Amino acid sequence: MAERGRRTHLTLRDVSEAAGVSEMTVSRVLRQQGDVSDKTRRKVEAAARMLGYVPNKIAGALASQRVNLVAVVVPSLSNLVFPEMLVGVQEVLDGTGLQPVVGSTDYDPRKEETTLFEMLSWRPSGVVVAGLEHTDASRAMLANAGCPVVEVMDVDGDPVDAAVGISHWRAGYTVGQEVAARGYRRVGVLGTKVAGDHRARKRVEGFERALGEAGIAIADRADYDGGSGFARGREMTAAMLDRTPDLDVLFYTNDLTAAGGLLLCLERGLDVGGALGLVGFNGFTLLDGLPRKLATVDSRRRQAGRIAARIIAGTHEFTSPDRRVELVPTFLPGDTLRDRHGL
Amino acid sequence: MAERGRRTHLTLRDVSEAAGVSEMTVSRVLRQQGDVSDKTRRKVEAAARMLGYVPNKIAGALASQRVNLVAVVVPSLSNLVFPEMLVGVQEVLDGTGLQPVVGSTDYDPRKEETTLFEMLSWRPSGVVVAGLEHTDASRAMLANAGCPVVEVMDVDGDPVDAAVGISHWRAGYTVGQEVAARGYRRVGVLGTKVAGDHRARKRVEGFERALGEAGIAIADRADYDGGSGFARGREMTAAMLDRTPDLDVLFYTNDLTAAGGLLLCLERGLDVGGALGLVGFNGFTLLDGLPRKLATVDSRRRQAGRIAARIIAGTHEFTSPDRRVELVPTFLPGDTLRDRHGL
DNA sequence: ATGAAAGCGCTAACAC
DNA sequence: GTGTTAGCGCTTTCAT
Repeated sequence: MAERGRRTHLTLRDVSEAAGVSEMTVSRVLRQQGDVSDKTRRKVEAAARMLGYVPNKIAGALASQRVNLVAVVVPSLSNLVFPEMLVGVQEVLDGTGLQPVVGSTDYDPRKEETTLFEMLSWRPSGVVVAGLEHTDASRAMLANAGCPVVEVMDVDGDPVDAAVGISHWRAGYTVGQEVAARGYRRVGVLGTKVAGDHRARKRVEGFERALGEAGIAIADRADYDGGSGFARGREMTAAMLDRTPDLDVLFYTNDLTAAGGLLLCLERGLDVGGALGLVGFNGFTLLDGLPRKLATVDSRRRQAGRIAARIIAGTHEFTSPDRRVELVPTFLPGDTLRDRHGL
Repeated sequence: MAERGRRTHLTLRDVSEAAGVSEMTVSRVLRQQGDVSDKTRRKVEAAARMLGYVPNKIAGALASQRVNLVAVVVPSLSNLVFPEMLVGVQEVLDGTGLQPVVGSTDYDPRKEETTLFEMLSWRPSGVVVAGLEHTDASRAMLANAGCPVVEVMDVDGDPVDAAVGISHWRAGYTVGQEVAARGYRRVGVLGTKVAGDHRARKRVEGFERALGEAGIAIADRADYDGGSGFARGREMTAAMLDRTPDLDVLFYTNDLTAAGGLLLCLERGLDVGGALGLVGFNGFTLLDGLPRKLATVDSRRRQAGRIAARIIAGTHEFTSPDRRVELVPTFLPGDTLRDRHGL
């Protein structure tokens, strides 16, 4: 076991004394900036390595007014979509010297406010925050953050600075159109109760609208709270089918519950992909390999993370003037929906 | 869109002038520390809120030599187990004023070294790092970190400071014993190629040992690289069963591939849980609701995250003197293994 | 190519 | 209960 806190950290001064040059020269060598003779450079590098010197970024950041941290604020880490977005952020940031700092808010706007305040007090080089719905105080903080702010995974709303992601409303609308075009008429929706999950809400709204335009109303609806998994999808599907047996299509706001529903329906011997249609949402590749390929929509969260990171790194070229990047949420028909009429 | 970087950040001085008191008094109010009269406090709070002042933690940290950051270094964010561990960390840290900073290493020891160096230069209040295998340089840095260092999700090895997690070797050993005790004799192993995944390697080693003690050798083995999902489990299982048709049990180092295998075997009409046994690893609750309850081992990653966070927050009481917390990896027999003989 | 001095924005320590 | 002073460990700027 290490003797923690045994001695104080080394400073530039220690390296400077060991190498016999000024602190300033050491600083230049370590940041590889400014002209230093090869001989001096080697001396300093040797001394730093030998002592095991680790620079103090706190002091460096204060002096240089530059911080290589990027704040990333998400509602949850348990919901797979957010780690996946994070993967995209990290991928891009990796080459840039920028570091993500992650905070999660449990879908609570007040907690988001606290988290943002906390993170902004580190004067990060950028902020990535999920969604466009924030308290007024949060919006004010973001507007004055003094760095790029990217709201990700949604573009339905009014961004503080930049926004990257799909339109969940339009994605839901597309699903609704597909469902209607395939001749389904008795529609069940399985969604979430979580008040802060605006994206799931928007998907359902778009979905309902498209159905409405085709003269179809939602026949049954159920909402769960807590985490989503196969078991939850099973329960809810069983309950809904028992309650409203004549449903001919089910729309789940999440692939995991959809997968649970799929398994249940297959066990019950239902004609999934024929008489009964199932659609999920998100496009989790880890589910490739279910007994049926689930119809779903790729929500492009990893790509959203990537672009957000590029915006912050300053390597993204906007094509529109309004700093908004709308990604296209590919509809993946799979084989849990029947064919479109006339196709 | 915000005009970013429009004006410079506010400082304590701005608040101090607006409130008509010294910077020091403002500082005391904002940190709720030291005695300040109610009248002054209110004046300062009003001024700070009105101006939208966000303290500069960089300066605060430098002056106070206290940093509320906790470095968390994991091999990957795509593999579900790490976000789950992170959830545990975040849960506990949330109450403490400490913030996790996450870095991922792609299972690459060199990248881990860089990431650690980067993070330690922020002088964090603690370090959580997955696993016990590091380069010498990494170990040296960790030993001199000057803060608690917790190696998580494994205890098979020699920790730098503290360690929390299950023994993957023993977990694998338990699985081996269970498999042998249930009369299986022709054993297939489906694992990973990833060189840096020491935990998966140790599970298989323990498993082999237990089998060896029962006079059983591994009959077939396959390793995949890249991400694990259902599809991968299907492919590998199909290939293995075709190659070695007389296998009577399959051990997967990951639940997701196991689930894929399970689905394939059921489709092939194999007697899963009877003539053919299947065991996964990790205990992903999101998979509850598969057609069969998968035999698996709960690897307690969330709990590991929680305890790691408590160690760093200083709220964990060690029961042993060696700062090692070994969690018990519950074996969950599910119903994809037949009963133990004599039970 | 190298060094000296000043100061980043805050807090510790001490006065009053 | 409030103010003053010094300085955290670096980098900026300017000198040489």
